[in-house]
Amino acid sequence: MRPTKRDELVQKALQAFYQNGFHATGMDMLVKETGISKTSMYKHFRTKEDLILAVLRLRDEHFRNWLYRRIEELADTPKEQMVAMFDALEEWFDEDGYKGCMFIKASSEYQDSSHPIHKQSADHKRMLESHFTAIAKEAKLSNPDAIARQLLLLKEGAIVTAHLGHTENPAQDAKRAAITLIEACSN
Amino acid sequence: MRPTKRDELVQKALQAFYQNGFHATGMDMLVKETGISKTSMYKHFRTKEDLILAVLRLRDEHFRNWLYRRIEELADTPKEQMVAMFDALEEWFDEDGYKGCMFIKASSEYQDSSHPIHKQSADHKRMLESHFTAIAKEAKLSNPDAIARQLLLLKEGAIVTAHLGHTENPAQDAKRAAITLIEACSN
DNA sequence: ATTTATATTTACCGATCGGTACACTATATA
DNA sequence: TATATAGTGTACCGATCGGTAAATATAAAT
Repeated sequence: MRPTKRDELVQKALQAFYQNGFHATGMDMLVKETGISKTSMYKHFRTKEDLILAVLRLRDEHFRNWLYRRIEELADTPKEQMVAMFDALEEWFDEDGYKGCMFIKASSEYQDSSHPIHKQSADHKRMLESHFTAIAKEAKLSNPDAIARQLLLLKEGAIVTAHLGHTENPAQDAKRAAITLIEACSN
Repeated sequence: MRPTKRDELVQKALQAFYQNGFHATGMDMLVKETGISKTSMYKHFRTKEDLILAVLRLRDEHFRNWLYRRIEELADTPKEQMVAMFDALEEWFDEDGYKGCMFIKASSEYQDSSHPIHKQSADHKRMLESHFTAIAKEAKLSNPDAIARQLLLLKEGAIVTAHLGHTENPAQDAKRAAITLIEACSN
């Protein structure tokens, strides 16, 4: 299957939602920015919500692929890879147009935990957690679940702090904290 | 000056914005939920944005007052107080209707860093930072600025994680990490 | 008693919201 | 060549968006 207009729509909608927010981005704005007619959009997605869910699916795929690969490029051993996550994050924060985490944003606009958009955002975080728990196990750290959760707290904190922009280099702060935490459960 | 309708409006608007989000809460909904006429609202605030800024000012005052006081109630020494922050956070997360941090939400919906709402949200975080830096200095920790920033990363991470709801007890995870980090810069 | 500030109700504005109806066109495959 | 698939433009729907006009009521302060 070659790239369809549908894929193009989802990709461009991702940009628009990421830069402007979900409620603030209307379907008419999407028509303007994508050049795709509203009729076509509604042939592919029954509602705006369905489109957002597809956007989040794409974002999840792209982000996790990027992060997992980048970490492997930056470090060899599992223990070093957990630290390298924060170098990868710093690269992301430094990108033009960085506007925080799409899933945190989504859960900020669709707050009810029973809302499909909220649920799907939580799923994304869960997948990150299990991935880093696995790495922590490879690294033979004591209490791999706990250290993975702690590092991910630092990650989420760095993401929102980088977006708020009130400290200089949250990725490096998080990295130093991560090193201390990993040290503390290494034997 | 006694409590005016204006104060009542700001307080009820805070609830509505916190529970439903900023874009998702229209001025007409505010009329319904507060019983205050739209004309009165626009006598007090020129625009919705002005109202939001007033709401954020109130929220900043309430939240900081609550957190600072609660921490002092929970612990005596500066070092213990820094850890106690996470017990205070856990109480907050367990409240009915907990929906994350109002300022993270605000910056998620008004993403441009030059936007007044975004700026004011960053100011809130800055004030927290200087407060906890001062406590870290009192505690005679080496590198008090760094440890304060690290603990606040854990705090922000716990806040969004508690809202996403994908882990069991992020406040306790953050607390354990905080203890390790504080230990590491105590001599 | 009169002013002033604060509040009210009702109705309205143009713009935009998410979503649809309808008629039409290009393309690829069977 | 027939037929489905994917796409188009335009016009429209009722509802809601943020915000305003005008006329009026209330009550405390001068």
